[in-house]
Amino acid sequence: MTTTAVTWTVGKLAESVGVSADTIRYWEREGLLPPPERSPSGYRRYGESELDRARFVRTCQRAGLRLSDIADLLAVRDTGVCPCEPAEQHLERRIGEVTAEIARLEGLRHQLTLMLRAVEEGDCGQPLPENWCPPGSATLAEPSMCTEVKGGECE
Amino acid sequence: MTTTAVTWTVGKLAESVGVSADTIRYWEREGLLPPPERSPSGYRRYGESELDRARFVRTCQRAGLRLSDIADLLAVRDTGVCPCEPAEQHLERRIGEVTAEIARLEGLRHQLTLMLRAVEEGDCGQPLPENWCPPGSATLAEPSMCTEVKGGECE
DNA sequence: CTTGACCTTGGAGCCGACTCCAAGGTTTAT
DNA sequence: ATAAACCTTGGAGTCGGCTCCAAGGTCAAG
Repeated sequence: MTTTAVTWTVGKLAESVGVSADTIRYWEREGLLPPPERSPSGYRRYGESELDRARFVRTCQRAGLRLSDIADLLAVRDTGVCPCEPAEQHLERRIGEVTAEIARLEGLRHQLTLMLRAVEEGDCGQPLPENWCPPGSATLAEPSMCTEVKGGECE
Repeated sequence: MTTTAVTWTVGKLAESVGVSADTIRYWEREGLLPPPERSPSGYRRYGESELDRARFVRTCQRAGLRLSDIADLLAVRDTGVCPCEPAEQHLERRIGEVTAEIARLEGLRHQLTLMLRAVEEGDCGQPLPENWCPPGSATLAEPSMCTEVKGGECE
């Protein structure tokens, strides 16, 4: 009506969205994207609304939502209503997950740093792996270079 | 010689290490644990050194190392030498990964928080998903509650 | 002696999100 | 006119680290 409808092939759509054509087809199979129109020869043809939808998926995905979550949001969105409420829940859950993961990783980094420091100081066996060094190997490496710890030693 | 060798079955070893018996057998299949001695009836029998080794694996794993990394460390450890140097490299790499991941997650959390705030304020469409609301749906929800953004709206 | 909890094996299934394949048909560029 | 670069399909494979299964053998308690 207003302008001639622009269409894209899978490859073009994929490119616009920043994923592979295979991924677009995968999303379709998974029900995130509806079966698109086809050209006479059977090629998928996408318009603005599909582009929009695919970008929505991609955006949500960047936010770390799972495809199943995104499907939820799309289902609401498809009623013509903004999926604000479920989105709010998903976002809150996701923020909780991310916060927990950050905390976990910070703890882990701390441990790793301790381990690394100990290993660098040749004081291995001390921090986490109390069995870092092979057991009863006191005669195989240079004993002088190792602080003696529970049957282990270090270079 | 000194004391009668204590032995464990897979289940007991697994319990001591804090994993399942299936996991122990999996580690064996993957070459992380050598084929153990067997009882006359074919049961796996483990001694102190296997316990030690399995705990080493578990400890490394808690540090976020992949089984293939741990296999590296074990290979060195099996020469009788402390796997300090490769361990150092793995730890450094891992610390880098963890740091990058923390940064990524903090950025993500920031985005998520912005999105959530916008959604809560009914200002959806603003931050990330500019296509958060269904396109051209201005007539389907209550227009009054929505800040008008590019053809979208909110509850 | 029986019950139940262990053990054995090889192999299949799971999670999520792709990714790749073969064997064709189509479109576009030169 | 022809070659390159797309498109189609269903189905299998990938990653890591398990987890579960069936169908049987073994062992400890009561």
